[in-house]
Amino acid sequence: MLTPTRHEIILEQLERYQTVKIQDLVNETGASESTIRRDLSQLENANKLKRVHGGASCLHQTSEELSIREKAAQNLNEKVAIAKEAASLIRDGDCIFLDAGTTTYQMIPYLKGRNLTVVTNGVTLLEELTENQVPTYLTGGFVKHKTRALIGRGATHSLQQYRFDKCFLGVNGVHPSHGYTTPDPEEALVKQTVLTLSQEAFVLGDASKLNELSFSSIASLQNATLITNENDPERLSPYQEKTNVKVVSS
Amino acid sequence: MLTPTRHEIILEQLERYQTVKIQDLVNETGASESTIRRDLSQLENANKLKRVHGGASCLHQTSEELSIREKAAQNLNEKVAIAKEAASLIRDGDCIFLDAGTTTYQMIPYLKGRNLTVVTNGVTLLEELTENQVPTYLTGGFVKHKTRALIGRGATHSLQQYRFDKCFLGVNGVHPSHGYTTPDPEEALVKQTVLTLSQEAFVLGDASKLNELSFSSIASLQNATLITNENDPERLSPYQEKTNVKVVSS
DNA sequence: TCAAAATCGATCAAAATATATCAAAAACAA
DNA sequence: TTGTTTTTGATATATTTTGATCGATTTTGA
Repeated sequence: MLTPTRHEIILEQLERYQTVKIQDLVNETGASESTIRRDLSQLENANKLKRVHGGASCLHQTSEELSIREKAAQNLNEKVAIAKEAASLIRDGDCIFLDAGTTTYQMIPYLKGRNLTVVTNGVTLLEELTENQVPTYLTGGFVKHKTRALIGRGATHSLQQYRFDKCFLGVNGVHPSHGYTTPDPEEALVKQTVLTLSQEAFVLGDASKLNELSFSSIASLQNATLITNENDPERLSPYQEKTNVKVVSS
Repeated sequence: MLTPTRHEIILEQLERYQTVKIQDLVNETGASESTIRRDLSQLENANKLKRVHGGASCLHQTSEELSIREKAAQNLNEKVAIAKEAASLIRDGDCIFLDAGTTTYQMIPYLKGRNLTVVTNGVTLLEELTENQVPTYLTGGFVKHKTRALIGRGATHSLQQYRFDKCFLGVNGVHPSHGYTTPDPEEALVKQTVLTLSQEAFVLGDASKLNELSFSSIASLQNATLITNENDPERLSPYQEKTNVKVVSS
């Protein structure tokens, strides 16, 4: 049996059972213990698994929540400043859409006690929203495991019931010629749908997102007002030429 | 059994019952008492649990979560027994609806690693479902503050996209002549909608729900199979006359 | 309160597993 | 083919994990 085949088997077993014993792999592959050990060492170096006494276990799985928290902590000050500005744009009685994401999440404290209705596709936003007693509707859809965002046909179908005064979207990339982009095509589709349903649209993109490009296109720049903390005039001007830009200081 | 597997089991049990006894873990894992003690020490150092005399208890419990968990702890053994029976009825490849509720919540551990698709209107079920890697769709709708259930037009509208092999519903009252009832008319409407979309329907109702009556009518008895832990023949017979009843021992 | 029962922590030897090394086997190139 | 390199399996020597034991401590129930 070839080495890549063995590696494939090991990773398959891991995928399936989370952990795998060396003895089981010996039986499964017919290779010797030494060989399996070498395989496991290699795969560990390649960061594909973690060796444990007696076998190996897969890397992620647990502490999924943590990674979301970690992500939320990146550029936190910038995100809060942008979120605060975004929240200040909301008028009494507005019905708004809040995108799943860490920047939009930071808007929630500023929504407390205000007269508005929120629709979101972000399950992670929900707890915070209900704690702040904001009347909330959730879109339906498939639960994306990594981000707990609701996507797919169910999400776009649910959205058709609503119309929004304003929507607030997070993105991964903002680019002068390629516009707003995000890695997941399904998420991009949801954002596109929201754009068509909103009177006004705002994209929340901190400076680290500017001039970045991601796989799936959402819309061109002029389809939304950009809220950012970038304040270098040179880096800003390509955007200001094509769309409304609100700059916050952080 | 590998160390990570044992740790996983310990944390699962904790998640489920809030506390766990060393003896139970010895039986569950087949490892010795010493080993379990060492595991608990390690997990305590990793800040994943708190050791107590005779076992361990879980740490985190946000205020909101607490009240939900308290409710979930009521009649826990009965609920687990009913949930286990309910889960055993699911066939490979089934697409099922899981109602929001504490009894249906207990079904989730039994769904792990199985080939099925779940649709639910219970936001509280979501975390557990994704942790158990069950592909999950959420209905849309208004988020009911107290229970985090999705209700209203958004929920019923979302549901129309789906068809279910089986649905598993929780109720507040089961009554020989008034059938299944629940306090919230909006929730009742969701349950009714689900019933019309399911090939087979099951209601999970522990003995405390029998002969109880609540404000909103969902359906008459014969519209669903009742799964209960009531085993007094006299109390059971009115139900057995009118519908299928599965009795579990708890 | 006290004594019995249960549980705990520390220790130790046995079992299982890990690492390093080396020669045989296989794959490869000329 | 022959010589070289890579992979493999075996072996010997560490290391880690494990389960049992025992005295100490805590809980339980009268």
